[in-house]
Amino acid sequence: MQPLEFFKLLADETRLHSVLLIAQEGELCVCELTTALNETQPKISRHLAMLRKSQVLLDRRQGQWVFYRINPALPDWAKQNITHTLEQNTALVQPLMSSLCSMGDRPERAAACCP
Amino acid sequence: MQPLEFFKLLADETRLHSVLLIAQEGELCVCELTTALNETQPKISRHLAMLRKSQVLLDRRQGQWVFYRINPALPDWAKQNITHTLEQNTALVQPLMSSLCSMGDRPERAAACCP
DNA sequence: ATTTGACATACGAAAAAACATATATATGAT
DNA sequence: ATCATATATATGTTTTTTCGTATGTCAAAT
Repeated sequence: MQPLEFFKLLADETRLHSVLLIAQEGELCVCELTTALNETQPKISRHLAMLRKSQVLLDRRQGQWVFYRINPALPDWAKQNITHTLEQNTALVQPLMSSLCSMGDRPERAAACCP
Repeated sequence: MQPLEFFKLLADETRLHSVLLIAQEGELCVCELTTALNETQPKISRHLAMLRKSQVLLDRRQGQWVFYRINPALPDWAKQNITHTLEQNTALVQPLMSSLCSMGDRPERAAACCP
């Protein structure tokens, strides 16, 4: 992973927020991201495909859902970029996650974030 | 400084290499960057202007030269991102700096990098 | 087998970013 | 004052990226 490629991937609001949300939650499926970011499904899918093809994210199919997670094999500097940005910008991702909690029909694991 | 704005600024080869070179050298003037990156002066100037307007870089005029440095007031996560990316990608910036050493007419301080 | 819901991809249009070139400013030297 | 050098900006064009919409695929349920 080249730094330029990595920064280009994070230089889009949808991709940046997806990566930060996934880094915070560990794993999220497409419909959760679609709801949290309030975007259309094809738009989310298209951006996730870019992150998957460049190996920033890994995907895992579980039944009808596809869950995305940060690729643990990313170089340290890349993981540190994500971690530091997330830790010091929690105000950015928290309001996005909260919208997930008003989701009606959703994968069961999403319920964990809604106390 | 918003994370999205920061990553957009680093998502261009000229700006990324400029920032990494400046982070490594402490301070560089426009003509040094022009030589190191082998690009036209207006192109370098235009990208430095973006980094200056967004407060990623500070500039200092000394005679006919303008020196750019990383803004020490950047948020920690931004400075850490630059530092970690630089430290773990030295192979990326070293060949760029070496080209500076074959520069004929240049500010005296640039000589320091040419043993 | 058909339907339904979740997700992926394809394609042309629209928006954004980067570029080359010309020109302007500012400093120092003659 | 003129000239040379370093740097900045402006403008029109080209390239890159993003987008909306339509369509395709896959898994589970009926």
